[in-house]
Amino acid sequence: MELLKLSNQLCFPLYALSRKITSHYLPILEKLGLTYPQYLVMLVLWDEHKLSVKELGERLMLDSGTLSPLLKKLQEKHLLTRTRSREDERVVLIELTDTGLSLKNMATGVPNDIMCSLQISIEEMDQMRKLASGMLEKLNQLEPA
Amino acid sequence: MELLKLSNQLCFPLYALSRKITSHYLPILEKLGLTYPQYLVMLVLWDEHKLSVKELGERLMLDSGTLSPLLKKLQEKHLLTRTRSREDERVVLIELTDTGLSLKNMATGVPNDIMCSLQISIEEMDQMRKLASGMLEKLNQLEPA
DNA sequence: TAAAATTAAATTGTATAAAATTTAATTGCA
DNA sequence: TGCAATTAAATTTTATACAATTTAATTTTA
Repeated sequence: MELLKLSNQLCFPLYALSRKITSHYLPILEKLGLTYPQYLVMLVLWDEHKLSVKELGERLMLDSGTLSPLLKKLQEKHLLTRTRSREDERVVLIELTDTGLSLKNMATGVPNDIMCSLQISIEEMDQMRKLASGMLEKLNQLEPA
Repeated sequence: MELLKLSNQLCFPLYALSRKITSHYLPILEKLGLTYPQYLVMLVLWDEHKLSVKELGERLMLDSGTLSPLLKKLQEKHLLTRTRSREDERVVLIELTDTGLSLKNMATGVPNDIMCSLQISIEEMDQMRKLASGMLEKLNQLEPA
């Protein structure tokens, strides 16, 4: 097999698929006034309400170089607050505002909207999610932070 | 199931995995002086040698907004040339240089290096590639360019 | 055939990503 | 205790992505 061909790479379909799926989120998230990475941050906050930038970065596998400006934008939208921790002044705590919490109600339809937009079955989605999650977990164990 | 949880999203593991895999390419491609998207462009050119920006964009699912600056950089590295087509002056033809062609020899080890770096089996890779490729193809048919 | 519509690239503007550096705070330990 | 090492965020720099607009060339069509 010709290994140096785009069609034989694993990386490419994964990279293209990820971008493609993100593009399907765009019109759906527009109603919420969120970009896709901003939506991911809100998903974490709807689940946990309050955590540090570092913890948020661990959940999303993003560093402060990406998160800092992103969180600043969400703060400007009044969806979250950023406060220095009293116990450790190095830590910045991110906390959901009431506005941020109430946005969750508007977001309940997003997962279903995406499934429709992608025309994908629950089974297909689950298979892919398990495969991707498993591979991701393995790679994270390979080189612990 | 709580649908608005990061762990239950398909999108997130795919997005994180794609970034993770790209990060594994970084040290490997460094030897070639290429970034990951630049490597993808070279993969296409090693296979086809000469094609228009539009055709390249179709192969990689990237638009001119992304490709134009990227191709400029590869031209500066003397890996390819950019020429206006005689038949249609709107078209810019991208062609591999000798330097660009000879870089292929240095890249022969990349696929194997990646497999080692990812600690992934051929079977696992094939399963994932087929699943991702299939889903990607279906999504592309959904809304034809 | 001349204006309108379309097309291909490039450009502009906005938003990530992520490596590397910087700053400030905390911890470990000699 | 005091200083070196570490840690958490932010900042800086470089490189994508991609929507929207612009420019120039080609096609379509009234």
